[in-house]
Amino acid sequence: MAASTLTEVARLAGVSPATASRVLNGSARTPGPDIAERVRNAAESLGYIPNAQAQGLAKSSSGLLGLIVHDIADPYFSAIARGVQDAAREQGKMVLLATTGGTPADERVAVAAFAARRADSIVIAGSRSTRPADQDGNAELAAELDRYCRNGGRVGVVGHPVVGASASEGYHVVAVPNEELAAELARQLAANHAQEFVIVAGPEGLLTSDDRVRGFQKGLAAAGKPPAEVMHSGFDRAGGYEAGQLLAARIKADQASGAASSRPCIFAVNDVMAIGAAAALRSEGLRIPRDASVAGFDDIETLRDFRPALSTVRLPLEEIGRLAALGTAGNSAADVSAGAVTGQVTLRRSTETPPQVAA
Amino acid sequence: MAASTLTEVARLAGVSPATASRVLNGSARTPGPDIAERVRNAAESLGYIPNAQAQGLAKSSSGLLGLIVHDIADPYFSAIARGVQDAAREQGKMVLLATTGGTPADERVAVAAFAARRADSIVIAGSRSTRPADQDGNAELAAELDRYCRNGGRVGVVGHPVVGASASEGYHVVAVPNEELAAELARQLAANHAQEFVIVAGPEGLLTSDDRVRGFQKGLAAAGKPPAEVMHSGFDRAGGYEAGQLLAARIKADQASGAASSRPCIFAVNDVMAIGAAAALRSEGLRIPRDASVAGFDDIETLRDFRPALSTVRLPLEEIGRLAALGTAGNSAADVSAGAVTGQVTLRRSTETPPQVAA
DNA sequence: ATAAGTCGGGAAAGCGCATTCCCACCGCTC
DNA sequence: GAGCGGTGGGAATGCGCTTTCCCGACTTAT
Repeated sequence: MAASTLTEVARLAGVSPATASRVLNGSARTPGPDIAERVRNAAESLGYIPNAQAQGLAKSSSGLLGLIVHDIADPYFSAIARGVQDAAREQGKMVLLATTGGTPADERVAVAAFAARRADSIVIAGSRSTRPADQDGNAELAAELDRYCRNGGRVGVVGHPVVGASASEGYHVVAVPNEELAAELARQLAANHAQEFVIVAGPEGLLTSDDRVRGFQKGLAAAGKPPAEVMHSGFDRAGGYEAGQLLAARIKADQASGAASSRPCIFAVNDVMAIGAAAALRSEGLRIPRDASVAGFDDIETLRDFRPALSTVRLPLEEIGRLAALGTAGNSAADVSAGAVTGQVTLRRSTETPPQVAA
Repeated sequence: MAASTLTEVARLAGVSPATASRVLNGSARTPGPDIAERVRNAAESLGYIPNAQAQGLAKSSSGLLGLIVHDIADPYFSAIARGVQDAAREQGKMVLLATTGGTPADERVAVAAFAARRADSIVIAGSRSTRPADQDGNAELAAELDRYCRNGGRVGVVGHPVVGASASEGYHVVAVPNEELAAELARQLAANHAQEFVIVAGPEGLLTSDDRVRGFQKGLAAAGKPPAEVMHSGFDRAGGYEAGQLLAARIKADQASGAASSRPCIFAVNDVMAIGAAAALRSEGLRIPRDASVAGFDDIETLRDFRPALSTVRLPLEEIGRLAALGTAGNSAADVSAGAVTGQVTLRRSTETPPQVAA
């Protein structure tokens, strides 16, 4: 028993399909009240559900919004996803989800799939990469997106424009002031930390990571500090843990030798990495903030109960998702500027300097 | 400039649309190699992307899988979503996401929307509710789902069957042994805890919460303990926090009066609530496990670095999502049994009994 | 009262594709 | 060499809906 069709409803109501269509969906023309009533009753009794595919085909617009994330289980992305979902609901759209693991090649595939489904717009979250290995992938992704835009699609990007994308019509990027905020974080940390700074970064070439590293170094410089050492690792908890282990060994060695520069201030470029690093230190018997300061970035909600409370930079993730989705709605140039987002350096216990340990 | 169509490709290749269709999508009939080559080249040069809507219309199957969750930003759901997404990808489907906040009425709307999009299958995650207020919503949801199934849709549910759904064809529920696991947790905790037990539960009528409460009480009984007091609250961190505040006040009063039953063992029916409760205790100056034991349920990944490490029941969330999605794939009755899932009681520091505090 | 102007409804033409049916042509057998 | 099944390609139909166009009936102005 297949779902009933508009035609069936029309027949039961004794009207033409055209009329039925007009009353069941908002058309410019509104049939008479009595007819409308009849049609609505017929639809009701048949349990009529319009076929969105057919509707989409007919008016070439699908009511779909494609969302591309690296990993939906990552709290960073799921927070953004919530914002996107919210905005989509407001626009009466449904969201199509694609997770790609962050490789441009997979992202290209996802874009193509969205294009095939005639998604009205696409939101891409997740860091862009400039790694040489991703170069071809980036080019193809950019080409795919450009084509999508040329065909009338609108795309919203979180963070950086897609590498190599020509700034064609329909592009909207929600700028995240990673660099500025990282600099500000560095400045505030520098005020209380005499010891060396270490940056636990993601893979080189990951734009978000690179920006935060650069900003942090600038902030350090502005505060008259020497640049921090940068350790590259995975952009996730495991990466942070790995770096943390290295650091733990070093700290313990320093402590054993009574060297001056123990108790480093560690800046991990995102909260999840920071947690990983902290876990590594702890598993080596070190304590935070006694033996090291740790700061992250993002202010992931689920991690706010972490102890010691993590110093970080609050980013309005959900809002960012909203803006990215909203930016693809209608309008145009004007809202590009409105797409700016602000964060907030948030110092907590993990970077407190114990008075008794002061230099 | 609209996207190019199959017809255009066919014309450029000098063949009929039928032939073009046959080569570009796997048809039973395969055109000659030379022709296929021509068509493929034409498609390539035109940047042809098949219109999935039209394809869906023509073969009435959309390649869509609808996923319904309460809140995608909740780590519990995002973990499940990852599993679903994975399974969907394997099946060559895309996932449509809907978040409903858990109200049956909204879920009904989501199901209808999925039905309109002719999603091949629907996965519903998130606890069912039997609250009186949701009765009507449940009935409507069940009706909507039944209709969807009758029209050939397949639905996978994690946890409990939808309240009131007739077990029609195409239903698949992934059973989660909440009760058994909660009982086991209670047994294990009872072995080390002489003091009173308190259950921080979700709203009454939330099946998942109710099951875990019931199981825990049974486990307690099996261990010869009196039943635990049950506090109802929100099923989220805020709910846990709220209950935690009440408990903190009580514990402090007990401690002040030197009463015997201080240091309760608190079982929160999910990890997020447990974290909330723990945060509340801590904000009142109480320490875990010194002043109280706390256990949760789910073993949320992001929370594993929480200190003190949270005793909980590990649930293979991602696997659950996979199974739910896979269950809607093809096959039928046989895999219903295969849909069983096992969890693992995991005791950690948060429920350790300090020797020196022993009764 | 008649002409011009609405308004409400229906017929029909797509939207882009899959697929059934049909036909021309091939090599084959007897 | 004529009849045969088989094969590869095209014409046409339909999926369910929107939308333009058209037409009859009604209203209003002269």
